[in-house]
Amino acid sequence: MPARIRSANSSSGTGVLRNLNRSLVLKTLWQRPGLSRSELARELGLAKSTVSVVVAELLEEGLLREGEEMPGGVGRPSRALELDREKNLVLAWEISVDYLAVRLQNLMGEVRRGQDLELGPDPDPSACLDRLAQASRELLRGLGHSVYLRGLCLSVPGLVEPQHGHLTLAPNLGWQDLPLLEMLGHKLAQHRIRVETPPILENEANTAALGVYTLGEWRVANLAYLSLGIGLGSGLVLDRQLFWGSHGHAGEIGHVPLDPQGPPCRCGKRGCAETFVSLKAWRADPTEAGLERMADKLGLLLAQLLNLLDPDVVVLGGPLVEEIGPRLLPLARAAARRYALEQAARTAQIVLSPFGRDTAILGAGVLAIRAFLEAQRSGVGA
Amino acid sequence: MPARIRSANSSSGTGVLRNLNRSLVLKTLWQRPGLSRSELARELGLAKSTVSVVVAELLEEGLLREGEEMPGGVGRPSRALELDREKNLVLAWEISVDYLAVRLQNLMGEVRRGQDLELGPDPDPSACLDRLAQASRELLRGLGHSVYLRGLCLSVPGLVEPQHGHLTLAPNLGWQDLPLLEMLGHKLAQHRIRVETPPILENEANTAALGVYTLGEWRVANLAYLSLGIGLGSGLVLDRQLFWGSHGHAGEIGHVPLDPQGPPCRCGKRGCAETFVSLKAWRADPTEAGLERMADKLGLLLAQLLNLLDPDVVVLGGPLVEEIGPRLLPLARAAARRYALEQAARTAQIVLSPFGRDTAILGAGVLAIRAFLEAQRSGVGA
DNA sequence: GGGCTAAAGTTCGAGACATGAACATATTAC
DNA sequence: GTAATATGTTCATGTCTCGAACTTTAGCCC
Repeated sequence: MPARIRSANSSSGTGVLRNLNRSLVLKTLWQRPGLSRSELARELGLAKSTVSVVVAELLEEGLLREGEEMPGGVGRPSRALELDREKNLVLAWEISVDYLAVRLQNLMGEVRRGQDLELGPDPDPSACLDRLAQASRELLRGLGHSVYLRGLCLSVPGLVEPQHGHLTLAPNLGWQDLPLLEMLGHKLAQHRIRVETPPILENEANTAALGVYTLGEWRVANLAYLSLGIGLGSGLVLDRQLFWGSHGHAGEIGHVPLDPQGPPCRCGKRGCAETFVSLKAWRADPTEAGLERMADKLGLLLAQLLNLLDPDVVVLGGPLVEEIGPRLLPLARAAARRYALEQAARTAQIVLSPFGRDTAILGAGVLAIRAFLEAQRSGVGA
Repeated sequence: MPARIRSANSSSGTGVLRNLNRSLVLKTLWQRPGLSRSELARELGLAKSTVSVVVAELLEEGLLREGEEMPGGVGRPSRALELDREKNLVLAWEISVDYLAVRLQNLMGEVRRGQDLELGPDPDPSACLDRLAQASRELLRGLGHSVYLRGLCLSVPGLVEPQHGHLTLAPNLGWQDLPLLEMLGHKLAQHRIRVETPPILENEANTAALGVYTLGEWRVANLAYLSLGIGLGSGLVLDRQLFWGSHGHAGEIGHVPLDPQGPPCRCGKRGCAETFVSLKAWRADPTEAGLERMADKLGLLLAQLLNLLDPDVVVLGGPLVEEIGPRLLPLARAAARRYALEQAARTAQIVLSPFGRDTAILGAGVLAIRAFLEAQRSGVGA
């Protein structure tokens, strides 16, 4: 009989219930900071005593912070609880086509410090990671010893293999088939940056989707993010979860055929969405007529998304949106109404990302936070 | 302070752990019948004693059955456990365009008895339900008193509103805006059919997708089912869950625009997928050329699905497939390869439904079973 | 056939944990 | 100042899982 490590996947055992409740409390306070112990108990259907114990544990570990007393009427005032904004930080990294970025975020996703770095053409992967680590080191300087770096996520414009953190293909960087997550791990070690939860590598459209979903104003179940840049990609949040598909390629709409007789695409086919809707297409024809044609094709794409996935919100972002978003949006909305099912077009909102150029990196932070909170489920604490 | 009913949504309280473990055992035995207590314990990471207690409870309630001893080598032989195939049945109903169908299935999805009924044009909803209930009554006759009817699901070719069980629109039946689930409840009461779990109303493509996913040979996470009939619809199983979208309209691909200059569609737009890929299109041009054109357009649609969702399997079913499936399949595969991303086209299988005309109704049974097992989580037992 | 080994399933005491009632605490209302 | 009210804590109780010891039932070997 093989030696059997404590089965990690499944259900019960010592501490499962406690972990479940820890996780519930953390998740609830993440979404709705400022609740009191009593409110948590009511909300979660737990006994007040149980919540008190769990909260005490989490306070002890530095995960929660007790706020001021909140005089709310008759009776003893309650004490607001929230994730400790000071003690717990995550690093978000972004490699974009023409810049690198680092952000230090707290558990609420708020940016505490950040830095952007120029990036020349034909960047070297190892050098990029070095610069990111270097910049992070500086941002972390002088933060005090009671501050924990809870997680890290790197957002890249390319196809990521989710299991091992390989970067399969990043055409706009000229990279392919890199063990990027492994390299990242080595750089962190070299630069003496200790992260509690294993680092994460993720596609830029996916982090952006998760970021907008989490930090945006919409409390919805299904959201699609369209990343309009040199190429065209998308990230999907379905039933409140980031959707990867079976091989991590979900959302690759850049090469959906919109017109089999259309112009040739770098992928070898003709009339891919990317040939109509992208920075490249805009550069080729930056006129009002070009804009209208682009919006029309974008409408076709939106119709596919709306009819197939019935989302609450579709968010447009990326460099092209930075450039012409406000002009593009009304045309795209009209085109979507023209092509999509009436119900879908009526119920779904189409909006621009409220976070501009920072959308993807904010989402990377969110992903790191989620991974950390997830890991807390079965953790023995800090 | 308002009177507070035992919070149903959330976590813990008396018996939560036990319910979790009950649910785990049931789910595991559903997917892999014949496991022993020991194997379950190993599989789930539970103590043998715990599994024994839970299993004893479930045996008591008639949910599980203990099989013969399985001599497997040295040591005391184990006893196979499985969901009790005899004592627990569900009803699956289907209203199709030209027939009604009833199936009595056990918890493994196997059909024990069934009946098909002819259906004339312009069917009356109430009469349909009456005939279904009547037929069910006969199928149930003489089943013994220790047999429980655990659930019921009705599959319909139309748009369903998930919350209240309204049938919003079923163009091919000429029905719209019917409180079909409520009517169904009344009919059951009239015909003295007692079902333990609340009946379910679901779109035909969705039940079919779930059925193929569950009863098919593929053990996958993501599957799309295309229903090719008078119209064109699809059902999506994403991350092992049936996907509805935000308003229950996910998968409505019949009116995705494939060619803005195409023929007019009954929906008022031009060049909808349905105008190219459907029984109607085939009837209009049942030639080799027509077949090739249809396959080409189907390829466009498949490319959208494959690129956007990265599924493991796409299953084709419905009346059109019954008629020309084997001729259509190779052409559709070729077209998909022509239009989809290479990776997606290579990794995803495109197949015909192995269950033919019964795909949707088998899936309805599966949905009823899942609902019942789900309800067992917090149930106090039969 | 008898003893040994191996595996399945059961029994039982110990420990973890959620619960609810009683209690302490802090505020408003009068 | 006293009553009312709500928050948060303490503690005895009961549920449930766990692991170790034990029973049962088989194969293996002499």
